[in-house]
Amino acid sequence: MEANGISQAVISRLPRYYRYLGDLKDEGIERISSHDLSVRMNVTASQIRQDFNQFGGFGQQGYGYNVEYLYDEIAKILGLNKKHNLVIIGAGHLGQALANYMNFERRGFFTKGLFDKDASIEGQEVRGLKIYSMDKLEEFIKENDIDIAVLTLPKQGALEVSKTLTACGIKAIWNFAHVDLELPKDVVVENVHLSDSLMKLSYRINSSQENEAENE
Amino acid sequence: MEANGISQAVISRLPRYYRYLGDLKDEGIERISSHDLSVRMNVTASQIRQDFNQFGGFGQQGYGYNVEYLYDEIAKILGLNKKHNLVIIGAGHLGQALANYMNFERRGFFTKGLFDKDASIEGQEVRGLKIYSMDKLEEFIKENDIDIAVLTLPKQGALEVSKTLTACGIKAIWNFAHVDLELPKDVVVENVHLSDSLMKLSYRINSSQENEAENE
DNA sequence: TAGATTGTTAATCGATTAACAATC
DNA sequence: TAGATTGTTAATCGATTAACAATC
Repeated sequence: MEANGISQAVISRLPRYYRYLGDLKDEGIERISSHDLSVRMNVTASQIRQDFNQFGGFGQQGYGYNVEYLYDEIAKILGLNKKHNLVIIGAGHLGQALANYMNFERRGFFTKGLFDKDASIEGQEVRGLKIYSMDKLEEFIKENDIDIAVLTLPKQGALEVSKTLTACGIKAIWNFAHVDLELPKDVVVENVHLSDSLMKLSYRINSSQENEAENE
Repeated sequence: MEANGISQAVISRLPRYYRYLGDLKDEGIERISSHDLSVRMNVTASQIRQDFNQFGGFGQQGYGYNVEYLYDEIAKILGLNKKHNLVIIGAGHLGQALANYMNFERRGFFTKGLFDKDASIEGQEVRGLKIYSMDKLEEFIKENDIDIAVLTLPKQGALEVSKTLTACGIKAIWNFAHVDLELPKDVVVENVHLSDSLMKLSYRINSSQENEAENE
């Protein structure tokens, strides 16, 4: 039952490793040592080896890591070898922007439909995807093997729809609404709080200016 | 010169505190103890007190914290009492979605213009904001007191434009491009890597399914 | 074999939690 | 004054870095 050992810190570094390995692959580089990778990525070689060893060790002494093999292994760890079907709930600008983002498909994430409570846009299409009214949501999820719901709608709507979603057994929510959802613990949630991110940027602008001032 | 003591962990919790304090204020609650807040936020009271004390302590023994005062203090720490002017570079769906997001204005972030290399959309408007061609960028930044550039364009474009940006002295970049920018250390960058976030979600779907399987 | 580099253990560092004296 | 709750120090826990034996 234990949330399988791997720490959050390691997991959040995985996509970045994956990106760098993809770049190496594109450059035609076959193998890389933890040291060389550490220089490129600006982290310690020790951390790289520790991280990979959480999953069993993908390297070979005296050789390093085979780029393509490691790339594929990380993909498997991240579950990118499986297909996921998504619905986007909230067909505003952000929802439509995500629907238009083709790159997700390359990684196995397929948007199947958009939903919005605004009846006037029902039936419109975004990149060939229909916008449905909210009352079709439950049926659609069941019939289209949806496993991820993307919430791009305001706070209040997000709270309401999250109940429907858990009721019809969705297992993952990608939450762009500016609110913490309360969900059964077998539902995984990943939050993207854009305004939090902007505030962090603001903090750092502020504090770096203070530092400059101090040094005058 | 030292990057002023406060740890990254504390800073990234600040926006969440700010949000909860805002909610408390809206509910008309005047004061709150670290314990009561810890229950609402699902963190330890100890952490709350430690965090606030990084900035000098805003509470009073036997009383707790005054909600409105604390709210305002956090706003100041985050630099939300200052105005920031932004440009959005890359007027695709995501750029337009951000331009349409009014909530940022409430916090003092004002989008002044969008830029795109696609000449055919030059002159179009998004919520009253003009789309300009890239060659107007430098001049625009200087004339409109821009301090934040938002990068919503592909990798390659982001790398190129980041050079122009540092050349004309921009101090902060909100980077949505899927690439690590190399910048002088006085330029602050906040990355929003949406596909990284989606991969983390995917990882957790994957690992929670494995856990279920183990328990059968 | 010698050199390179991993996997892994041990040491260090930092962040979180617990405890409690200070004080409103 | 007694009770509540902070600010802060000390203890614990976890994550990162260093070191090195194992091994390709």
